[in-house]
Parts: sequence; C-alpha cells; structure tokens
Amino acid sequence: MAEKTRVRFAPSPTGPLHMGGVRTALYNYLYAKQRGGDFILRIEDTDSQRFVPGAEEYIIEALAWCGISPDEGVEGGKIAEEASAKHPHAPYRQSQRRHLYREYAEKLVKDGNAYYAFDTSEELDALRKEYESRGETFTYNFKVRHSLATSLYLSGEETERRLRENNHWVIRFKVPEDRVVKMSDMIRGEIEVNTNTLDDKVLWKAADELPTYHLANIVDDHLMEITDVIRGEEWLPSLPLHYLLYEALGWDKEQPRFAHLSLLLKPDGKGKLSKRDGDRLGFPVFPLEWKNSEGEVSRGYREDGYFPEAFVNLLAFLGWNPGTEQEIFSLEELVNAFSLDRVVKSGAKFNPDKAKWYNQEYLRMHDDKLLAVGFERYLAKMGISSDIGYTEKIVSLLKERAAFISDFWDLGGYFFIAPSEYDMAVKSKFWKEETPAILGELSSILSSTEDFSRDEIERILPAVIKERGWQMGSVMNTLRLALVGASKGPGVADIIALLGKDETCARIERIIRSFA
RNA sequence: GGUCCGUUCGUCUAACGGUUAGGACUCAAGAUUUUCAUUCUUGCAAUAGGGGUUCGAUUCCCCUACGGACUACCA
Repeated sequence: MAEKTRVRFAPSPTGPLHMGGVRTALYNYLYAKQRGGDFILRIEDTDSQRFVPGAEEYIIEALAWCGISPDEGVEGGKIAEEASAKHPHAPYRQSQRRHLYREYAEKLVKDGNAYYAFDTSEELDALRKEYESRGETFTYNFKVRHSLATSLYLSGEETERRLRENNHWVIRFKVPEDRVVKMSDMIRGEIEVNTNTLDDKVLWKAADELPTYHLANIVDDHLMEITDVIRGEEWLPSLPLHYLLYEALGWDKEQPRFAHLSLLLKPDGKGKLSKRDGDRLGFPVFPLEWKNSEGEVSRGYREDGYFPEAFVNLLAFLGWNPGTEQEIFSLEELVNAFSLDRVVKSGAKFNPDKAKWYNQEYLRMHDDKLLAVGFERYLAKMGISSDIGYTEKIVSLLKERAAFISDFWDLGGYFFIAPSEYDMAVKSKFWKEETPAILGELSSILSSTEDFSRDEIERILPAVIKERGWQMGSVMNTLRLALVGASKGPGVADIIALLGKDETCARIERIIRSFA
C-alpha cells in the first residue's frame, strides 16, 4: 500500500501571515490534496520572546479565508489541544509539546551526537567579533568546541556540577567532521555540502526548557508522520543539519522528502517582499488586515476588496505555472493541475498590476446579485441605503469596467448622489449658447414620455436631436454632464432609465441653473 | 567574509539540444463606442557576460558578474 501523503504548514505566531507564507501553505495544500493526503497545521511557538497575541488566530482565519482547510490541527477555528480520532497528534502547538523534546535531545547526547555547552551568548558574541576582526569566520564546530566550555572537554563531575548550578546551558548538535552530506530537493535537485562549514546548532535550551526550531521541527515531523516538507528557501541552508539530525536520531530511512520554495521579491529594486513595500507601493502584503500592538494597521487583501479565489489564483501563479495558457484556476482546478515539477526555482517579483487583473477577471465571473450584495455593504458603510434591484442593475451596467467592488462607487456614485460639480473641460468643449434651451426642451420631452424604458429612451433621444437639427455631440455630452458630472459612464439612455424621470429632469434643471 | 541557491521581454513565465524564442500583465497605436471604459487588432520588448561540449545551444559543463537566502540560546 502506498504511503499516505502528509504535509504540514508550520508557521511561527510572531505576527500576521505574509502572502509568501500563504503561498507556502497553498502549495502544501495543493500537493496534499492532489494525492488524497492530509494537510496539517502546526504552530511553532518555541520562541517565547517573540510570541505575538492574536497571530495564531490570524493564521487560522487567513487560511480559512483562502479556502485552505487543514485536515488536522485546527478544529472549529481553534488549534486542537486534545488528541482525538481526527487529531491523533494533538497538541499541535509546540509549546504544549515541550515535554516531548528533551528526551530526544538527551538521547542525542547519550549517543555522542550532541553535547552540553555552557558558554553564554555574550561570550560567543565576543568570540565572533574577535574572529571577524581578524577577518576569519567563526564556526562553532569541531575546530573550536574543545576549547569552549562543553561536556566534551569538561570532566563528568564538572559537567554535572554545571548542569545543576544554573540553567544557562544548552544542548548542541555535534556536527560530524569533514563529511559530505548529499541531499535531494524536489525542486532544486541534488545538493552537496561539506559538514565543516556547518555550526553545532543549539537544539535545546535549559533556560526556557524549550527546543529550538531544528529539533522541534524534526521531532514533530517524525512524530506526525510527515511525508513531504514544502517550505521556504530560507530553510535550505539548514537542510544539511536536518539530514544529519534525522540520521543521528535513526530516522533517516523514513525521513520526509523536501522541497524549498523560492522567495517572493519586492516589485521594484532588490530583496524580498516586506511589509514596508506594501505601504510604499500601495498594495497589501498580508491576506487580512492586521493591527499591531502599537495600533499600526497593515492592509489586507480581503479588506482591499480582493476575492479570496483571485488571491489564491494569483498566489498560485507566483512561482508556478500549469504549462498551458490557462491562467484562471479555481482551487479545485489548482489541486488537479499543481505539480512541484513546474515550480520555478528563481524568486518571483510580485506584480501588483497583475494582481489587480486577476481580481478583475474574478469580478466578471461573479454573479451580479452577489456583487450587488457586496456593493450594498460598501454603500452602507457610507450611509447610503439602496434597493437591491436598483443596485443590481447598476452593477451589471458597470461590471465590465470594474476590478473591485469599491470601483462601482468611483464608477457610478452619481447613481446615488447627483453631481455637485461638473467637469469644466467637458463644459467648455460642448456647452454652447443654445444648450440651456435645448436641455430645457429635452427635459420637458422626457417628463412627458410615458414609456421610460431604456429602449424607448434610446429610440427617442437621437430621433429628437435629428428632428430639431441639434448637434449630436453637444447635446449628448452636455446631457451626460448634467447626469454624471463628467464624461464617463455607460450609455446615456441606460443612465436616464435607471435614474428615473424625476431625478433625470431635476439634474437637467440643475445644470441649467448652475451655468446660467 | 563564509556556505548554499538562483539568473529568458520592465514584471510573471513557456520553450525538458533544432521554434521567426511563445503567452499573460503593463505600455503604445488603430478599430468599435456620440463619453469613459469594455472588446477586437497590431506593435514595443528578453535568453547577464565569457569560455567549452555538440553538426547545432535558452537548454549540458566551467568561470566571471549580478541577485538572493542563511550565517542567533529566531523561526
């Protein structure tokens, strides 16, 4: 029987989930679902210093908004704490699994694969500086560990004494000397690294009785039977350590496959996409709005009016493509089409224009009724209430020129509020001496029109203009100016029919008075 | 500095040794639209550089350049 695919998304609750993080979660999800596997959400909160309240809830909510639902880890919007049939590996929060890790760290020490180290951060910092000043690279490995205060060098009694004395000690991995670690990455292929360039990383800290990422991650991935690890490129440098750790723990035969995703880069200039870029260039970097403890607000795709489907779609295409010319994919279609083979190795610069285009495509696919409901919510925030039938007609008229629901307001605010000012460029071009008289006559013709349907108005208008020998351009544009206030919008007949007889005539009278 | 990863139009990318190097976004032009958009058509625009390997390199290898990540008792 083939093994069941199990992947995990393991964010750290140190702040809101970045869109790059959402992409990692998405690729994990797509990969798992395509294989009928499970997607697990695990919270890696082993850094007690950087814990941010609300971050975990944010992560769960963001994934939910995207339609990415974990098979394991989250139940009813909360991270599962108790083991159950659905959540056999609970708890899924590393801080609640702390008791598990020490035994593995101690086992590594017993087997000679790790050791106790008593040097302080300050001592090490000083040492690093010293090396740097000599132009050398400080590597905490076989070259130096015997000269430092470690259980490798100290006597058994001395080690015992120091372990008891205080909790300023750590357990470090003992990286083997001069070995070439051969690794395999599903996206990048084969990678080799000599162990001499690796540091003896800290695995466990006595101070807070917590493991570091490296240990917790490997232990949990093993315990949770993770088959494939798909994570960000920033983890690639620690892949050799992870290989070595699996080996030292005796788990290398069943260690997961790895895939490292390239980073999302800022749209302009150099470097990875950061919160700052969003603020600077005017686009969201986070899926949902986030307010930090200082009250600073970071905008979110959701709040900016992106459809979750569009967001997921554009995210999927940042570093992956189906190899066909199809660009619009639902989540289900992505599940079917996704393949790590087609994930691009290089970093992708985020393009806000393309993001907007995606949303426009999705807006067009949406039902008018749904869009109208969304638009009414937007209107309500501005204190405007509208009949849903009326709103829906507006939406259908404006749909093809909008990318966001909020665009309906910019595009059609005049359907709700009469123009208070007029585009003077349009006026100077089309407003003639005889215009007031013409508009006045038009107003009275319209007010006596029985059938106020769009089609009837569409028929009457040009007929009248032709009959009286008026200038088509001048009349139509000034009429539009009266109704809209500018030279934009759908057909005049559509606007008139929607506005209704009274409002149309009132607006015509009003512009005549304004320019009298 | 060291280690690792990467490099095709401005951007996202296709082309798994043989193509006029394709598509999408952006931009420009034209057509349609009495407006603005839409739509349609067309256009601009790329294999980082240098060596190999090969009958033939975007594709394989090496070097250089550039970019990125990592280099914490953070993840």
